[in-house]
Amino acid sequence: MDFKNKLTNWYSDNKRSLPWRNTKNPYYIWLSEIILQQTQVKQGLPYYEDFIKQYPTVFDLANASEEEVLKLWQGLGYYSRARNLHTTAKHVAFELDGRFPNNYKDLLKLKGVGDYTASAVASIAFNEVAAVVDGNVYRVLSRYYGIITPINSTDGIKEFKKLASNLIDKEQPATFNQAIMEFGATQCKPKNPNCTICPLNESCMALQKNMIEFLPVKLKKTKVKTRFFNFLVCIDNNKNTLLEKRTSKGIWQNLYQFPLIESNKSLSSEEFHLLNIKDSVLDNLNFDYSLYNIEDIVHKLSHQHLYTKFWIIETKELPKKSIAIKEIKKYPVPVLISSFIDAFNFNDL
DNA sequence: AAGTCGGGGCT
DNA sequence: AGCCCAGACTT
Repeated sequence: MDFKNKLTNWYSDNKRSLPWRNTKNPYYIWLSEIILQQTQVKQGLPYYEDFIKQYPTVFDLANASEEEVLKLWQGLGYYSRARNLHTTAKHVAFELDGRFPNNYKDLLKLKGVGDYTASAVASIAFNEVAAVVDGNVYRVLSRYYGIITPINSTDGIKEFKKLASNLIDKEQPATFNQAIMEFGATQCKPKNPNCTICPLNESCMALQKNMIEFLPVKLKKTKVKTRFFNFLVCIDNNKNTLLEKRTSKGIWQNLYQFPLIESNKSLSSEEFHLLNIKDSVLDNLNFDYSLYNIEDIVHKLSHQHLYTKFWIIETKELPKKSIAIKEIKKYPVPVLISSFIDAFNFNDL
């Protein structure tokens, strides 16, 4: 039996039962694929359930506000996915009368849809022969064929796409694509795969050469930038606080946060006192302040480490633009802010 | 071709 | 604490 048949047989015996596998509706397939970009099933599944419940059709998603979509996406990360999801929903609903593009080439034109997602939707929803190459496929193919070309190099991207395109089952592309990804996710795992029970272990090049732990090959690591954040958690006598929207490019675009002052080092209370926050943030109001966390809270993104202090600013009455503290959970915020809100007991004030 | 964009999990 | 995982887009 060849690679293709062993793989699809393994899949029919071992596939997980997942909600997006019970449908051919391109809206659901597309939604699941956007959620699962850079995200494992375990983390994405509850978000998928929330989204289809809240937005059963592409029209429901299109008619939502971006803020509502971001709120539902909160905690999943890579928030440009949510913004692009909303943009594409509006495009499909209002420009294409709710009908998704039904082929790889046209799917690729949608915002937030790259080579992987276009192939996934084209094959799974429309049975087009379009090979998917996600992180799982890179791992399976590099190990099975002993390919040492770095998977994130220009050559590697082309080489693996070509190989997957040659291997794909022309009769059942949807099943083949899902089979090879599922195989990578649960059998040919990144760490300590159980090769003794693998249906491909007799012909796996990496296993024969003891190379499993060294494949796939990936180039370089990004250098991590350190930043120092000071959030101003303002509280007045009417239980109001201040939130600001992050409108500029960069992390967390269009999410909300407490007013932020970035510094070039971790500030002491004395250094914080010298900041001119009275004029810049507080409309010239008098205030008392205290530091919530003595040790910096370190929030790690893939390419930035955020050393964070939350300063509690108490004042008599905040400016008009303030919001009621009890409304705070309606706003989409980064996990760093959400965790603080959960840990900080506003009721004690 | 290199850099940006989150968050979770494992050790 | 450090390391790994996983696509699309911008520069």
